[in-house]
Amino acid sequence: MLLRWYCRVVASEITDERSIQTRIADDLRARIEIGEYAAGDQLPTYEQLTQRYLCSSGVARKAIDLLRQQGLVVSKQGKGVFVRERARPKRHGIDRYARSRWKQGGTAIHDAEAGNQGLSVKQLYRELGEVPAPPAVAAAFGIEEGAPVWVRKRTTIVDGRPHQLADSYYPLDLAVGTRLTEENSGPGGGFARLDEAGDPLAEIREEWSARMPSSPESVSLQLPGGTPVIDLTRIVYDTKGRAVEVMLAVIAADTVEISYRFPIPD
Amino acid sequence: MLLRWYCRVVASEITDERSIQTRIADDLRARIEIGEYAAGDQLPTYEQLTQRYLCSSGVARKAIDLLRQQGLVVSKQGKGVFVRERARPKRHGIDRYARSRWKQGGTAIHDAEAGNQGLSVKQLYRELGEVPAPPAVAAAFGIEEGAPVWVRKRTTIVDGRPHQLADSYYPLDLAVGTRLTEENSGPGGGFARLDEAGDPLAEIREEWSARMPSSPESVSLQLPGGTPVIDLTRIVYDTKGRAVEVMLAVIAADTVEISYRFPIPD
DNA sequence: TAGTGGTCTAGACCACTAG
DNA sequence: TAGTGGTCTAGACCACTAT
Repeated sequence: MLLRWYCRVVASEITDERSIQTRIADDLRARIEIGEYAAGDQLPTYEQLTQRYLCSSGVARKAIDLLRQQGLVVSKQGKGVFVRERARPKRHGIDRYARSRWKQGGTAIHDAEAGNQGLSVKQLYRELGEVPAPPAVAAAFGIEEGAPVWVRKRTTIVDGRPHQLADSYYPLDLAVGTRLTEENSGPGGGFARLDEAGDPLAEIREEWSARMPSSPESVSLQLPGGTPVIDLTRIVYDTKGRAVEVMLAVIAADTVEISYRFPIPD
Repeated sequence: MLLRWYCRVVASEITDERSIQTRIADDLRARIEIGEYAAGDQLPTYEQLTQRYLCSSGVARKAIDLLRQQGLVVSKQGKGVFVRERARPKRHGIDRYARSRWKQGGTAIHDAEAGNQGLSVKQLYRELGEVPAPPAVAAAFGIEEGAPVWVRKRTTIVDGRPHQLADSYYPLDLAVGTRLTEENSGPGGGFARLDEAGDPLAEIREEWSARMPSSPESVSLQLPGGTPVIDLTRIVYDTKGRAVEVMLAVIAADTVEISYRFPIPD
């Protein structure tokens, strides 16, 4: 044992100074990248890794942990560790808000977007009712924090996997008495109802950032290890400049690709 | 020892079935969220954690690993584990492309944007020269893969921290003979040079997604554990619809917040 | 039943920080 | 020098999957 320890120290001084677990992870990553292990392939078992790299099982596990954090592999208990199949991301362009989509009725915008890409879409309601306004919502509506607003909290499931947790908030006067208070908001979805209930919709502002999920979010979105989430705040304004909807969404980052096109501003 | 094992099993059956490390991590996360540990505070040492939660040091480490993956804490060897100070994200709105910014000269757009927020900006060049076009670039320019293009690869450092790795590609005929081939591209930056060299710039398309960084990216961007990156592809078109710049950037996600505003399309 | 990954222990030793 | 986090070992036992 002492002998092996010396070997390792010498080797690490000659070759490089990173930890063993990091070097194993990097070696495996390189092999994945050159295609030695293709998407869906099983990686060597921990037993095999300890033999190949002359390390303890703890170190082999640490190495695989690193790859999992990088989103390269997924583990399946009792089966093995596998190179991750890339989920096919759904594109989200600004076209998704085209008036023609929801004016004609049919489906809600998100359904339409995913549906256009040949994917099945389902919405699960987590909450539908009157709640006190969270800070960001109160700020957008210009009301006091905690004042009552209407909320629709739902989980969108695309192709059998949770895709986003979306919470839409509405001013009470626009929501109450419309189908925004029902699970099925009717043809054209929420946008159509807002457009009917008040002034026509005019502008959208979106604000995005990315971060790692909290534990409950990991569970709700069934996120594979090493998958970030995207935080989206979307505010919809009508022609009078009034904010009529604030949506706070947490999106599984491995399921989206976002695109915008716009003229260069003056 | 056996006794403790039984205690634990019984307790876990009564209360919940998650692993000890997860429960420790969740408990600490809750304490951070209610402010028991504020940003910058030191968490209990591993020694203290093993005593408080009656677990081995390995489990305490696993718990902290989880918090690190969630981007909540950072470790400093020899000092302790600390609640992470949130880097103040720099806002990136579409105003950043406003013609008035680069037409007047002064600084390049990214400098201008960060500079407006009172931050110091530096650019380190990693490469500047003629290279074969990568696939995405060739596709945008409508040329063959591997055909020569001009590239400026640089690392932007904002407020002393690497913020993004940005690689801008230009068609040779627009770059050669202009200051795009120099490290200092002159007043107004790359956009101003493109505008002068060819037709006026007209439109921008951006496409982005979020993922975990690879090991080299972690190092280059000095990413704290649990920090995702944003992959951004930006293509600039001139009034004739020709793609005149393709930028491929990898951005540290904890340093940006991206915003868009646009009228609802028809 | 054998093989896999997941959790956990109880240590040893290293590298870094601070008084 | 004492205290901290980082790496690594050599196991034990659990939960799940296949045969």
